[in-house]
Amino acid sequence: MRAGRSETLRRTGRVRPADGRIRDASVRLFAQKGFQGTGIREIAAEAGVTTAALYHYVDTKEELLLDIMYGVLDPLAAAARRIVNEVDRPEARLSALVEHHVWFHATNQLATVVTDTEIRSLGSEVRADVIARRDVYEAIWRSVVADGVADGTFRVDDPRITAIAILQMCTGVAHWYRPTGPLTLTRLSRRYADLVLSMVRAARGGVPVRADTLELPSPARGLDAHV
Amino acid sequence: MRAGRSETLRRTGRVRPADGRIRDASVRLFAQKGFQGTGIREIAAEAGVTTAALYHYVDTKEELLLDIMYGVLDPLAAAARRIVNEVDRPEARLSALVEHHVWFHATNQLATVVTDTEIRSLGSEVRADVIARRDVYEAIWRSVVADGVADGTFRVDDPRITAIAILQMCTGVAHWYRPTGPLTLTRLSRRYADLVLSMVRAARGGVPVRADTLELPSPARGLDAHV
DNA sequence: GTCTATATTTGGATAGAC
DNA sequence: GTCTATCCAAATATAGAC
Repeated sequence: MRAGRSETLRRTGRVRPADGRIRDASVRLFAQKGFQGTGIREIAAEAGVTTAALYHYVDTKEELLLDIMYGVLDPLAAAARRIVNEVDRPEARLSALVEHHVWFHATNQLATVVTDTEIRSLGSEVRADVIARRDVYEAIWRSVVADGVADGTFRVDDPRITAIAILQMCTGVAHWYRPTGPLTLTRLSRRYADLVLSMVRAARGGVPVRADTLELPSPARGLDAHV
Repeated sequence: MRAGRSETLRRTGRVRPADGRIRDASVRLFAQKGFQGTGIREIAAEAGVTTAALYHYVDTKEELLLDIMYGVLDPLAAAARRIVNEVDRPEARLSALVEHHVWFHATNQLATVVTDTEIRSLGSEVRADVIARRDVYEAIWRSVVADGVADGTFRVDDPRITAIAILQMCTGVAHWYRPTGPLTLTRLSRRYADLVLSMVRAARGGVPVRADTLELPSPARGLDAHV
């Protein structure tokens, strides 16, 4: 349908490199129709090239999927490490993790949906690597929840299950969020942080901690747009 | 690999009807490899029949997927309606909805994972119908949350977003739960209900409501095994 | 870097015998 | 109800010219 090329022309006034167009087309189509449901011909057509030209930039279809997933998992893990380094208290760490995760999934919906749903389409070798990177990220969340329970800031029965539940709830934003809604992304992220602080029964000196009362560094809130 | 037939023999001592074997094979394979990633030949082989025999029972591959989804969405909606009819107060309704949803997703993991991830593989006509049935179910959750906010039992900023977040968190159980863990299903479901009651800040007379203090009819807890 | 043309395998689905 | 054999469209990927 050549939508890729004409869209590029409309936005930029000139044709962008085929490389980027192919990447954009693949993430759009994988998110919409699934990896296995998307043909290499569709990707080429959407990017405005032939299949032969596509294979000048890419070795296999799976490579496109893998690029998308690394482009999600690596920035997420980097941000989580940065947050743990820069923020001290468990409730502030958890809040910052949630706000960044939600913001990232709302601003990278296509790529995060693909990462969330297409792990089973990977070959077993690369799949193990992707799962390992995802586990690194989840382990940071688990430890933050566990730390909060250990020092009495959070009160939950099972930190491991709670961390998984929180993560799945926040990842879900990628599946339903539409930018046309009444809520700004900053407010949406804050709202999720508030839900999570309630869920873990976060409290200081017997009084519940709300997301709006926390002072977080702006980068920890995930609002630096270097993605 | 003929695992379907030999598995049947080992469990029952005789060969079950091909119809059921085909259904079981399809849900196993769709959950593991995705709908588009599963071939009609694989399903037939796993069920211990030829592709020609398979087409004696089924018209199209999509019909197999649709049967799986209806087998998930219709019982879920029926249970939700039953709960709303039999249970009065918002915190008890929400708790019962959560416990049933979690229990159902843990005891029907393959089918619920397929239902949760393969809607995009449906043709547009049937897809609209599946989405409509899912929306019916979600609307019940939304109204229960909204009722609790309206009568002051729950305190959340945005009932609609909160209901979506809760549902996605509970649906996630199908993706990680393994029956070998230390937790019984009853306790797991109760734990999720507790997380949810915390999340909506459920309280009666100023004191937080916990899942263990609620008296729910056993069917509302979702422990009647007619699935 | 991009094209036309095609090799090769696999996909869903069917015909017709038993 | 189940089989063998097969049709035909679509899949990924490549060859070789420009």
